[in-house]
Amino acid sequence: MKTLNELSNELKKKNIRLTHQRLKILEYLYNAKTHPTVEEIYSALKKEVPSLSKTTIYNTLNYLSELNIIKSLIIDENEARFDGVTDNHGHFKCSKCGKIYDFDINMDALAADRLDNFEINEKTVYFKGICSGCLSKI
Amino acid sequence: MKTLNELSNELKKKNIRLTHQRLKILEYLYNAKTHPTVEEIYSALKKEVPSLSKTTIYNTLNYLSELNIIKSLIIDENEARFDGVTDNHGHFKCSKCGKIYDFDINMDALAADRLDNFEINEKTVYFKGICSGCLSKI
DNA sequence: TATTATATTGTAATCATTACAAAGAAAAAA
DNA sequence: TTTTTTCTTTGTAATGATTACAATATAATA
Repeated sequence: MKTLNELSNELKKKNIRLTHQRLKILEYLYNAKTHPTVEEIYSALKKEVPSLSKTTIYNTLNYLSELNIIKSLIIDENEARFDGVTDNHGHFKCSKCGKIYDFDINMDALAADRLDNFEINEKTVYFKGICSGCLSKI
Repeated sequence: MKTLNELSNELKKKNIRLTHQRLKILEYLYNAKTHPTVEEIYSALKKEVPSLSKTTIYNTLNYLSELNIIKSLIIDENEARFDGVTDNHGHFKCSKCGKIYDFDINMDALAADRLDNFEINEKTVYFKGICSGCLSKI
């Protein structure tokens, strides 16, 4: 759980303009562990920040994503998802309940001969299947 | 290079109705190694099959994808890409030239403790960076 | 506080994808 | 082969996520 104060300091350090919207969006992203979509963030914050516009959410997420403060995921078509954790880790999406789980993985061990002389800047790993929760309900 | 004849037999074996469009789309997908988008397939085949509609391409690709005859990729936002090779392999996308390279990778070695008791049906690995061709041009 | 630079907002535009219904083609039956 | 049935193709319109843009509002700075 990060407080608004901690988030403020983080942004200040990086010379990112502090706005109410940015802090709220970041707060939500860090504390929700759901890898939310823009839609989810919008619905969740509308009550607290009634003026909030989706464009702002897109702007903010894209901006922070470029600065590597958050990470955008592409797990399924149609919807971008966002993650407050930028360390490399894998994602698992349950096809039944739709939930996304994080898991640790050693990306350095992922190497490919054919990519010698390539500059690799980003490694992504995701799995799909059925989570233990859904399996136990069958 | 697969011929139309070979493709016909493949579809017949699986009881998939043979149509001119399906064969042409599959032929293109198998022989182009570019992981094309729907747009690319459409532009490439329009001359040969003037009646071809994008809806047909979507229908065909989604259908064959469900049957595991081809594979759909999500490497970047916005556009679905398709791959005639369904064996597990990784994809590398060059941020400079946009080209997508295949590479072999041992997916079985990818395991995560936290996913014990999960049923994993699909593993995806993709990298981003700059390919050797683009690097040598700098 | 006044000024300047940047962010937010709402609306309209864009672009990939899907829904749908009519027309056409392939497979099966006669 | 011809007829019938079933499935596919097509074009158009609808959908839904995302972006462009210009006016307004807010944060940082002097």
